[in-house]
Amino acid sequence: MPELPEVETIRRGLAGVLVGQKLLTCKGFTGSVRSGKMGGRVVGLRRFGKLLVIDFDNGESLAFHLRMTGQLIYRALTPSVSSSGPALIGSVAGGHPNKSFVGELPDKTTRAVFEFEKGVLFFNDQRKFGLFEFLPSLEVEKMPFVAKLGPEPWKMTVLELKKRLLRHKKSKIKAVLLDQTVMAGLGNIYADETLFLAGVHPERLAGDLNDDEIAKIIEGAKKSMEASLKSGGSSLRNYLRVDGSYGDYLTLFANVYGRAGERCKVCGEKIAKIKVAVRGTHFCPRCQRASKTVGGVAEVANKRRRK
DNA sequence: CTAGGATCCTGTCAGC
DNA sequence: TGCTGACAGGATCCTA
Repeated sequence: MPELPEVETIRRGLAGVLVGQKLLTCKGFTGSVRSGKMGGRVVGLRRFGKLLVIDFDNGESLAFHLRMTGQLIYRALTPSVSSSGPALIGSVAGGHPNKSFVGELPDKTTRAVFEFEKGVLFFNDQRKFGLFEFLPSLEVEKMPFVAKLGPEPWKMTVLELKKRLLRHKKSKIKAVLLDQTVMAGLGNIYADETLFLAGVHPERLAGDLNDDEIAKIIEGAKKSMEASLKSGGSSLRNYLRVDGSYGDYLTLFANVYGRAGERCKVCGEKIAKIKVAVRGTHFCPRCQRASKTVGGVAEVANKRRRK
């Protein structure tokens, strides 16, 4: 499931092949396509939380939200082999990983096809939750999703998050972290990882957290997503890097997500899995106590170091 | 206003 | 082998 690091990885990959190219046609395969103005050249790609936006020089923009199983796959018309340097194969793929990455396109999951001068961009979405929309560039930030979006953890302060958590003080912190209007970018994977790094139990109430815990949550969100960005995104079964290779965040860095029943990397306790906010939620019962008090990776790690 | 569950959809997998 | 049901989750919608 593409979360912020995955979408950012796709953004970077597509920027490398799309900027400067003219959009020629757009064909929708399912649903109606509100066609935009064709003929604009790509000037850049923006990202708002998990929303990806392609901007054209004619004032049009094309916004994508991959939701859970969306993919963006770019294929060069004629895979070029440059005389100097490595060959530009021109296949760029990101999002929900499946056979479509390497198979013939369009296929039955293809929702729209965008033809550029030198290649074709396919928007695939197995489960049809994703969306795309043409709109004037100036209106992107007025889209309800974007307008309501909270700050990303890199711009978040303890005071700001505290204020936002207090608006949901009776909700479980896990549910609140998934709310993009509180803080942007976290999905189910990074919400679990963030809470582990912060040493906060997912069912703690948002209004009960102290400043120290709030600070650790911000740090944990940054740390988990940065690690993922570095390795090109999480790989579970829903994500492939933009060049089609698998990201390896989960296997390398995941402390709790997808590790139910396995040992906690910090204390050796068995990782538990429960349901919070209709979502599978993974945590370490020892590092993330339900009743506050001690806990947190930092403390445990420090104790270990002192030994 | 908030809280929390249901919902959209389809592929996968466990269990029988 | 083939069926059934549970499960996966981002954002939005609905109810209380």
